[in-house]
Amino acid sequence: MCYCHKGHHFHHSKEGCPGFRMEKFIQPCMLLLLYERPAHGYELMERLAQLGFVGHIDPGAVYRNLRKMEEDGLVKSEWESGESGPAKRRYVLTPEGEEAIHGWAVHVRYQMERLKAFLDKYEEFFKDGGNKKTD
Amino acid sequence: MCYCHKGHHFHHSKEGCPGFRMEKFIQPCMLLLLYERPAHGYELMERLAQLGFVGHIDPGAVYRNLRKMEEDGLVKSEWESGESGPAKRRYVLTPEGEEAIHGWAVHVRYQMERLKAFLDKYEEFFKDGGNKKTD
DNA sequence: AACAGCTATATGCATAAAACATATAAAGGA
DNA sequence: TCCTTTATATGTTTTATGCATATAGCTGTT
Repeated sequence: MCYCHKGHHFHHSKEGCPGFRMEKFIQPCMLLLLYERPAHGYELMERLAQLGFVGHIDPGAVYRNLRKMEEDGLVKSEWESGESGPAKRRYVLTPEGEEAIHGWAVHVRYQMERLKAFLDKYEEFFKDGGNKKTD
Repeated sequence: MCYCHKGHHFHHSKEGCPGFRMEKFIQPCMLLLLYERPAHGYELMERLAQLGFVGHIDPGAVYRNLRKMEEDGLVKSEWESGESGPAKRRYVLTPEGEEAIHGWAVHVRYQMERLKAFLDKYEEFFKDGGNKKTD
């Protein structure tokens, strides 16, 4: 489902309907998942569903952001081969990465307050139990 | 203050430190302010402070987004001259614009849930009263 | 009159991010 | 062999953002 502001119902990532962009949000999410336990990109892609990345994960975004975060020293990786399936690049969090999570948490709380300020004002203007569908 | 994930303390919009980008969020915010009452860009720029746009509002973003929303039929404008000061372009919300607000509200609630999912997981891992500064 | 400062709108440009498509390749099963 | 799944990676195009700058009328001051 597309949760954009236009009230569409088609699958996300089709027909170009971005709300405000939060895809960089994938970074703190992956860091948190890596804090939980080391993983490779493909696995993260699946576990991101826990954090609301449902139905529209771009592998490009996952892998590119992992490489970017490795460049920034937030994660490090090594090839893991020999088992079943193709070789995987196993990522682990660095101490810098763990620090970054705390920084992101502050940032995320701040942004949440902004969203809340919007919704508070919205509900003040359109109060009908907080759901516009009462009529 | 910069609320980015890197823990900086300098003034925002300096040294390039974006968290995830939410500047398009200015659109629903301006629509809501215009629902409250018609206004021109400069006034909106000031009233945006109510919604957490503090200290770092780019006039370019304001005017560009207003024109964009007019293109999209969400607002309409007319020149208002004759009073004191230079001519102003007075924006009013259209019915489509009001509809868009409701769409945005749904979208914003959804994004808030995503942020909350992140923070819940974060606090589950780093529980110390919700504040990392207890040590 | 000259000038600075404020109000007000607008545009240009360089870079960053996002959307989307596609390439590569190993392994497993039919 | 061929298709599917797992797994990683890159390229291209469009859109968004950050930042600087242009324009212009009005106000108050000297």
